[in-house]
Amino acid sequence: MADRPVPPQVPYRFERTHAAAEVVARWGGIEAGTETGETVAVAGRVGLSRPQGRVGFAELRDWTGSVQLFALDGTTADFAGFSKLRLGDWIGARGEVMKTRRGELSVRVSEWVLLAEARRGFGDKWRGVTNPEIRYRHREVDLWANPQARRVAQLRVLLLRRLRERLWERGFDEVETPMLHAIPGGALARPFVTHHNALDIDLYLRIAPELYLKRLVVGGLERVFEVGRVFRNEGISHQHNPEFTLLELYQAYADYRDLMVLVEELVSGLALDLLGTTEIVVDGGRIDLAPPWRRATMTELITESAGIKVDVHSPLEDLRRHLRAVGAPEPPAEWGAGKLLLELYEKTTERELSGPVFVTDWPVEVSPLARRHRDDPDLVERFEPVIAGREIGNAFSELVDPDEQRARFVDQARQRAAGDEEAMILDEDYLWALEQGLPPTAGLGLGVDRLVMLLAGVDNIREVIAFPTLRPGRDELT
RNA sequence: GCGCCUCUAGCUCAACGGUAGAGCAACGGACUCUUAAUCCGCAGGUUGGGGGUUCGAAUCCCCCGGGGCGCACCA
Repeated sequence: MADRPVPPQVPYRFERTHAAAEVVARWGGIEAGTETGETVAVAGRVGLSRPQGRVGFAELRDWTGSVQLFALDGTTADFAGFSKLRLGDWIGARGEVMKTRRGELSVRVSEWVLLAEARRGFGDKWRGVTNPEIRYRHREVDLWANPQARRVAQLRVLLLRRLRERLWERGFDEVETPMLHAIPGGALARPFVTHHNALDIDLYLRIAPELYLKRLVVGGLERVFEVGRVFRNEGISHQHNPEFTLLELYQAYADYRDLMVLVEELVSGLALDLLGTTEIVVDGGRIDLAPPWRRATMTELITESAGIKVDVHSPLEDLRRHLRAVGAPEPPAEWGAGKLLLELYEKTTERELSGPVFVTDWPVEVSPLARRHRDDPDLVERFEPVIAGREIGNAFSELVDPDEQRARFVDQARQRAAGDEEAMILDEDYLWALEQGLPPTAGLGLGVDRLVMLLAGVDNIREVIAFPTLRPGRDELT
């Protein structure tokens, strides 16, 4: 760290007239060695700087891109100071747009001002920062030093914007529901616990917004969605962060088939918005997201990928035998055909599915909020969209019958008593709401982080979350 | 949670039982169209922390901490 004096006066604002990308877009085509007579003011961080005696060059980088600054002793104010700018310093600069003899579009700086200094280094100017610990703990460094990190962040920003726009276009209203739940519900997961002092009660960070969103549908909001964080107290992996962003939406008068159409249009549309193509590359393989996606039942897919002919009506012992044959650990004795079938699917099939495919018709035992299948009472009308072996969401025709919902909750309570900590807890307020009448409704959850991962072509969820959950570090990295 | 790997200058990496180094950054200087500019000079470290083995430890062993990967759990 240098003993450079703190700038005596950093201005409170800077009047920027053009982003770097705007300068490039407007004047990028001019001839080498020409001047435009147009003055602009740009601002950003100094990238590579090449002071060279009585002339100097520096890359000015902002969120949109970069443009070269060209300084000359005699015409650039405080030329000596300009020559001493360091990698990462923020400056604002005013000058004429021109192109150097070598053909580099530049702003010939007449005046400039230091907006903030970078007292700390920003890593190797060529290789950036690759140490994952620094990249995740100090994302601000990563974002500046590594173009890939910037690209992913920009992709995520754009995805969230276009996602909302596409839902608004379809008549969905964005709403907000509580994050602090007295009863954690809407998903099978273990919650984080917290405490409210004034009420002196434990509260849970939500594991899903589902039950509240459906209560809004009961209240008459026919198409709602929420994009927000949910929290699940489970292990961390390259596919899992304890807090992650979920899109949930509910559409009255629709069933799960309608949502399949919605999902394939939404996801392929977002791919077009962000990438200009529906084709993505995952693990070196190409996957086309253009509709229509294949629809196949869970049992069909198990048979297809593992050669095992079973379904939810198969004898328990058959299902257990197949699980043993694929090397799965012995499941608990109380598991029914539904859980066993799902286990078999996850062990043998899910990972093999390149997709995109809608895996449909799930066992009722593992779907306590979904409506029974119109053709088979042991199944529900549910699907998960799978791309590259990864579930990116979950959707179903919603269970609307309060009596049956109560029975499902009671069944969950039984599983919970048997030791399943992820089983749901009976929620009287939710049942009360159902008794007011939930119209036929279809609901969807989409993992936003996983969607960003697919479209950005990264295989670690930490790459798409600006500040992923880490153990608190010691002070040596500060 | 369990297993394996990893931690050396601000960053990226060498040195793998025998005097801790390089490139970049930083700092001082030269240079009037550069593109990872070039050139000269200078400085930079309890080798993640602690303990042990050894004449001698960045290097071998043990404990602790951070991180990565795999498994398990889930979206």
